[in-house]
Amino acid sequence: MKDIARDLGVSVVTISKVLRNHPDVGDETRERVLARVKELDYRPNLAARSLVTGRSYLIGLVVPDLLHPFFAEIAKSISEVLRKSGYYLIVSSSEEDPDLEEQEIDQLLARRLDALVIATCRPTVDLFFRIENQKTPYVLIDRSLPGLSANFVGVDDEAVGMLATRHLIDIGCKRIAHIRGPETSPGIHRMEGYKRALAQAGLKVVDDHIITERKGDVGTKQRGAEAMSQLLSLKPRPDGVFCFNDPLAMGAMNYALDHGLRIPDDIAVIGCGNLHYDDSLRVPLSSIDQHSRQIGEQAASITLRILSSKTPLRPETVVLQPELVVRRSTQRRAAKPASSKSGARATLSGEYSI
Amino acid sequence: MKDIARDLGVSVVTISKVLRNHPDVGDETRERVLARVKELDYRPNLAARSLVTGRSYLIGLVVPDLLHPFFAEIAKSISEVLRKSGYYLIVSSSEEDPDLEEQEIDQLLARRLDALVIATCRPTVDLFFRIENQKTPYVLIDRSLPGLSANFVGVDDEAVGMLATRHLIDIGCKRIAHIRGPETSPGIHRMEGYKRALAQAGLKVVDDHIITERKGDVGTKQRGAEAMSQLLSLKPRPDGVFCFNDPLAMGAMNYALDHGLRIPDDIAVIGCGNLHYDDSLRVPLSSIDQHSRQIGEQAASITLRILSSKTPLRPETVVLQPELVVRRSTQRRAAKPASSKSGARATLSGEYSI
DNA sequence: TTGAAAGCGCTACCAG
DNA sequence: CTGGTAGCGCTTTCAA
Repeated sequence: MKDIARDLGVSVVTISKVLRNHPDVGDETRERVLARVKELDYRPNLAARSLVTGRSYLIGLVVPDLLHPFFAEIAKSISEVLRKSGYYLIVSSSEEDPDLEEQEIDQLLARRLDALVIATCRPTVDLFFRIENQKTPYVLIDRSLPGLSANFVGVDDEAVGMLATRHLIDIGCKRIAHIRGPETSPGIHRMEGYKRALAQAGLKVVDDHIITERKGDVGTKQRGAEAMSQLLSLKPRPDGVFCFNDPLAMGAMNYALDHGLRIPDDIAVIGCGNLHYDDSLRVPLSSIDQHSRQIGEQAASITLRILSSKTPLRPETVVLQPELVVRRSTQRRAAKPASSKSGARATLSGEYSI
Repeated sequence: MKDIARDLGVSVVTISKVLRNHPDVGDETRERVLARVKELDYRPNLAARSLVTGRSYLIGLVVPDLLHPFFAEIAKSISEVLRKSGYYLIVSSSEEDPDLEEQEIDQLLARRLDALVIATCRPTVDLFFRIENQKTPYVLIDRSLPGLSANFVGVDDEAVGMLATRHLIDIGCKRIAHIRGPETSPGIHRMEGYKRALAQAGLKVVDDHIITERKGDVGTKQRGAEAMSQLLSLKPRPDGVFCFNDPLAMGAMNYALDHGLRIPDDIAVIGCGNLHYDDSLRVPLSSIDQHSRQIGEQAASITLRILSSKTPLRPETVVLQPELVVRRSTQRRAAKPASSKSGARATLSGEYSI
C-alpha cells in the first residue's frame, strides 16, 4: 500500500479510502489508484484491517465430524447464507473429542472471530461461560446443553423418537428395539421419545431392547452391526429397530440381511438423518428427516442478526419438527398405503420458534 | 495484555515472552504472569501476532464439494497432520464453480494464509500465476492443470481407467460403456485409461458408449440414472459400465435395477472412490480406491516441508497408484475367484514419487 | 478532497 | 533477566 502511495504520489489514506469505496475521493485519483491496484494484483491485508476495525468477518463452525453428511450439509448451508452478507466460514472438526473441541474453540477465540456456531460434544457448560466471557457470540446447533441459556437451532429430538417408534408400532411391530446414540441431547431425547411412544401404545420398555453405544468409537456402521448382533441373540427376537442415525441403521441392516433375516418382514428398521444414499441401500431405509439445510440456514440467520444488532439480543431457540420418510425397510405387505420411489413423506411438517 | 502488565507492574514485553515460553524471564515473574493470565482466561490475539511475525499458522483448503466423502476425508486427514505441527486448517468450498473458487482464493490470499491446498475446478492456469505472484505456496490435489508446474498430489487417473476397464474385460464384458466425469484432469485421464484398456484388448471405442456429463449439474446420483437410461436405449445394449465415480455408479445401478436388469449378469458396473457405503448398496459396488487419506497426508507433508524450508523448494509431484476393489456388481458366476465380505483387493499397490 | 498523526495488539531488537 | 522503542499494514480522526 505504501508502495502504491509512493508510486502515485498520494497518501496511503487515500488508497485506503478507494479500496473501501469511501466517497471522499476525487474521480481521477480513484481511477489512478484502481488502475495501479489491478496492475499489481494488490489485495489489502484483511488481518491488519480487522485488527483496527475489530471485525474479522470470520465465523467459526465447530462440528464433531465433517465426514458425516449431516454436518457437511449444515456447513454448506451456513456458508451459503453467510457469504451473501460478506462473512466467511472457518470450519473445524472436533472428531467427537471434547478435549480437542476445547482446543479448537480456544484457537478460534484467539483469532478473534466475530461469532461461533457449535455442535458441541462437550458434556458440561463451563467452556461456554468462557466464550461468553470473551464476549464472542455463539449459536449452538444440533445439540443443546442443560443449564445453558444460549442460542440454539436443532430438531425436536423427542419428536424424532416418537415419530419413528410410533411408525414401527403402526406397521405392527410388537417388540421394538432402539440402538441409541451418545450421551448428548439428541441421543438422550430420541430415546425418551422412543420410551414415550412405547408407553402411549401400552408397550413395556424392555432393558435388553436398548443398545447403548460404547464411547470413543469411530465406525458407526460397524457399530450398528454389533448392536444388531446383540439384538438378534435375544429371544424372542425384536421385530422392529429404531436406530439413532442412518449409518448405524445401515450397519444394523447389513448384519441382519447377512444372517438370513428379511427386512422388513422379519425385522423392520428405521433410522434418522434421511441421508442421500438411503434409497440406494440393499433395502431402502426409512428414516426421519432432520432438515439439516434448515438448521444451517437458521443458525446463520441468527448469527447475522446478532452481528448486526447494536444491543445484545436475548437467546433465541429454534426447534424444527422432524418428518417421517417411509421406504421399504418398514413397508410391510398389509401396511400403510403410502409409497413412492423416493419415499413417502408424512405428517408434522412446519417449524416453530420460541 | 497492557492491563496485565499494569496490574503486575511489569512490561508488556515480559508478558509476551512468558506467553511464548521465551526463556529470558525470571521464574517468579513467569509464575505471577501465568497466574494472572489463567485468572483472566486471557488469550493473546493471534491476528495481531501474525501481523508482526508474518506467519499466521493458517493453511487454506479449497475443495469443490465438502459433501463429497472423498473431499471430506481429505480435509480430515490434512487437518490431522497439520495440527500436529501447530497449523490450523481453513476449509472452503467452491461448489464446482470456477468463479466462486476465484473469490474464495482471493479471500484466502487477502487473509495472508501461510499456504493453500487446492482441488481446483478451474480450467486455466492464470489464477495460479497470481497466487505465485503473492508468494503464497500452494499444493494442488486430485486435479492437475496442464502447463502448470506446481506441487501436486493425486492418483494416477489413467491407471484408474485402465484398472476398471480391464477388470470389466476380464470378467467377460464385450460392450463396455463409460459414464465420464467433467473436463478436469481426472475426468480426462480416466477416460483415456478406459480407451487404452479397450485398445489393448482389441476392442473398439464406440462413441455412443461414452456418456458425457452435462455441465453445471448438481446431483451426481440423478446424473448416473440419466446416463444409464441413455445406455440402455442402445442396441445392442452395453454389458459393462465404468463410472467416473461412485455416486454416479449408484444412480446408474439404481436405474438399471429399477428397469428389471440384473447386475452384474445383464450389465456389470464399477465406480471409483471406494466410498464407505459401497458395500451396503442394493448391489455392493466394485470400485477403484483412490487413497483419499494418503492424498491428504501427502499434501499436508509437502506443505509443512515448504513452510519449514528456508529456500524455495522445487515443485514436487506425488502420484498414488489406484487399487481395484471387487464386489458383487462385477462378480459373475464363472469369474475370478477373488471374493470376500468387504471386497477383495487386488493388484498394483504402492506408490511412487517423482 | 486530501493527508498527517495516532493507534489496533502484538513482537523484534537491543540497551540496560 | 528486563523493558523501551519501533513497527507489522491498515483505518480512524481531524485539521488543512
